[in-house]
Amino acid sequence: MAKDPSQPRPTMAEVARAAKVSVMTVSYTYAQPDRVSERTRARVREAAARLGYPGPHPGARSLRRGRTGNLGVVLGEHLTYAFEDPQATRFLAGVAEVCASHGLGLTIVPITGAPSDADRVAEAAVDGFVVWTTSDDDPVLSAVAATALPAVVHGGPHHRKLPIVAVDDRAAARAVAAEALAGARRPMVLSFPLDRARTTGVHNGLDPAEATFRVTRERLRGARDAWEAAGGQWPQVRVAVCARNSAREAESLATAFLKGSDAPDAVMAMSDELALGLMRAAARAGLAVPGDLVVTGWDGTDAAAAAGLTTVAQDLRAQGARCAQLVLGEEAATGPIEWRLVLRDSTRR
Amino acid sequence: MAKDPSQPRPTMAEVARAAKVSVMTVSYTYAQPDRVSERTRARVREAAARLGYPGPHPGARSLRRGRTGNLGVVLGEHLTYAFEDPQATRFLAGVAEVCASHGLGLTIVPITGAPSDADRVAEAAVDGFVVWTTSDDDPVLSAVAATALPAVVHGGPHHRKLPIVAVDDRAAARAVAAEALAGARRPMVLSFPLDRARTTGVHNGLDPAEATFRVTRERLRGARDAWEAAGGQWPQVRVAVCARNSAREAESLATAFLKGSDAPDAVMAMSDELALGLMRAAARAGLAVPGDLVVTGWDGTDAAAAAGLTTVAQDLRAQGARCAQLVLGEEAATGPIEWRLVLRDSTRR
DNA sequence: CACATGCTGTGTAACGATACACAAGATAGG
DNA sequence: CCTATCTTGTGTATCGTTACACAGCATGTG
Repeated sequence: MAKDPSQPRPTMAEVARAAKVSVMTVSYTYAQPDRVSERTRARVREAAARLGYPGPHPGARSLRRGRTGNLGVVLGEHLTYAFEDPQATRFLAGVAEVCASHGLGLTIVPITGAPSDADRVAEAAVDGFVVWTTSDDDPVLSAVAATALPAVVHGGPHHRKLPIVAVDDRAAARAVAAEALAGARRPMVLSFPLDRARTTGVHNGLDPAEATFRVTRERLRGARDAWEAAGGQWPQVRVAVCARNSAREAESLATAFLKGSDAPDAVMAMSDELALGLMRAAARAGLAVPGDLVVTGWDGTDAAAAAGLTTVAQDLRAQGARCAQLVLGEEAATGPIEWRLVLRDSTRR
Repeated sequence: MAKDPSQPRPTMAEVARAAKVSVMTVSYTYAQPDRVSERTRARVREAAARLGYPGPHPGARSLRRGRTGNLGVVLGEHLTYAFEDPQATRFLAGVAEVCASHGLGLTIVPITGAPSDADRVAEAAVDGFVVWTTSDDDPVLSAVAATALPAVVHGGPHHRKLPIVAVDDRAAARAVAAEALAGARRPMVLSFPLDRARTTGVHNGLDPAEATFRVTRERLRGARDAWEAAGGQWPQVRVAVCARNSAREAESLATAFLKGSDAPDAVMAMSDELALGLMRAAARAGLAVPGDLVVTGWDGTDAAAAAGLTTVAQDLRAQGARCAQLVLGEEAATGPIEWRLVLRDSTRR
């Protein structure tokens, strides 16, 4: 931290001396103002202001009280990627809302993908954790469990000791894939990454079980369900994998696979973000939607609505709020997480 | 926080007893593993695992060491609004990146707009603050200053004791307004809120000094500079104020002011977000850009590029990183913050 | 062989606050 | 007027860790 030219931080004892009261009186002045007479309170406040006392030391307080007033959020492997994912951001807004209404700070644990991440989790000064979607093999999960603090996982993976908040991705994927791929000749899924390696590429007949991100896996399974239910063979469906949930990246990947004779004529994308990137590439290639190319998204963002994109609407913000409430031990809305198929002009029906 | 059925958290002393070593040895095992022989280290680790010891108590550690390992971020008045602002998010990504690379947690202080916000700042267990743009009269600023921790303000306002990181908004606004409003007959500025009241509305000849958000104020001044330099009178320029930086809100406001005979024929928007909302409304109203309506944005987002929007490009992410580095006392890149006018098809030249 | 040096392990004294129990004076009720 | 109760202020012990100083032993050096 920056150089500290300022004199050392005053302590409660010094304020007490200056105000000619006991330390406890100062403590009460901050923690339970009603416990102190108005006159004394004013004297203490004045002394504190005079000395530049910034209030009780948070570390000392948390040591003594046994709680920190912070909720921890663990965001996948690399902190920064998560901030660039609009879905993660919406989710965070929900978590933040609950935190704010409880006066809790929201601490984002600095995950980098290095082995030291487990230490970072252990060192986090928080009273509980919300874990944003990560892969089955991510070691931070057990680090979270090891703290024995209350914690909730969003999206996945399942963990023996931790409750999970997630939509039925497989069922939703089944529904939207039925719209997206119906009657397609060259069907494709535009997918989230399969695992923490986040390799970009196009696969034929990819076994969903290869994906260690639960969300990716379940959506692939749902797509397979729908395709096979329509009489197709899974290996006919190509799976284009984006390393991140970013329109820009989808656009550049799509620009490549839209060229050539085997360009898809129907794509189920795992997010609106990816779908919109694809649509930009399609527009540039002179392809009409849904004429030449049927597209579906996922999430139900404003941008999807503006683009007339058929999508699976879900409320990530509400899900974030729900996770936070669960961690706080509140009675959150119960029941499964809602989703809804929204039909628009990017599909034929 | 949730009920805590688990047995109380073990302490270092208990681990020490179980491993038959002194407490200090346990402490060193966590804080300076090299200080301990490999054999002893293994014994301690084993004992800790057996007892379910999650590592040193963060509160105690921070009390003793005098630092918390967390960087605080104060995000305007209401935590949630800030998370919904894409600019704020980009900025946060930059802060987060620096935090992650230093192994620091990023704590978002729960601001709600209530008077208790000052307490929240004082109670935050952090080693320094980054303050995201707020209004001149926001009391959290003095709360931040009162902690005497290192702190940096982004965007504004200026504060006697705190360094500020901001672009020369006035100069940039001058440049982009010259493009946007050149030759306009019914010029308009689509503006950020003026103050924390965040009132939506359309004004004629608004005095820039009325805005208590520095960014808003300076950009209005720049627009006035440009308009007057072109021989115009400031009161001729209407100022449409959005309560938030949201495309959706801009769209609904624009839908209203684009009707009628006094609809603007040139608009300088204070963000790409607002500009894109306006363009959606314009498209729906059957107006051609730039034929019927010249539009400029601000920020240089991907979406602006995709939409062919003339804009002031700036790197908010880099600015976030810079703020964090300054708080950490690092030698950050010096010099003024860069911005660049990017001309595209939404303007005539 | 005497002595300097490095490696490991150990006690003790804080770090700054709050829970708790208690005391003195004020107020109220019968 | 005396006891019951409320209000307000006060010590003391303790939360769990780490800085510091020191001790014992092994190794290296002249």
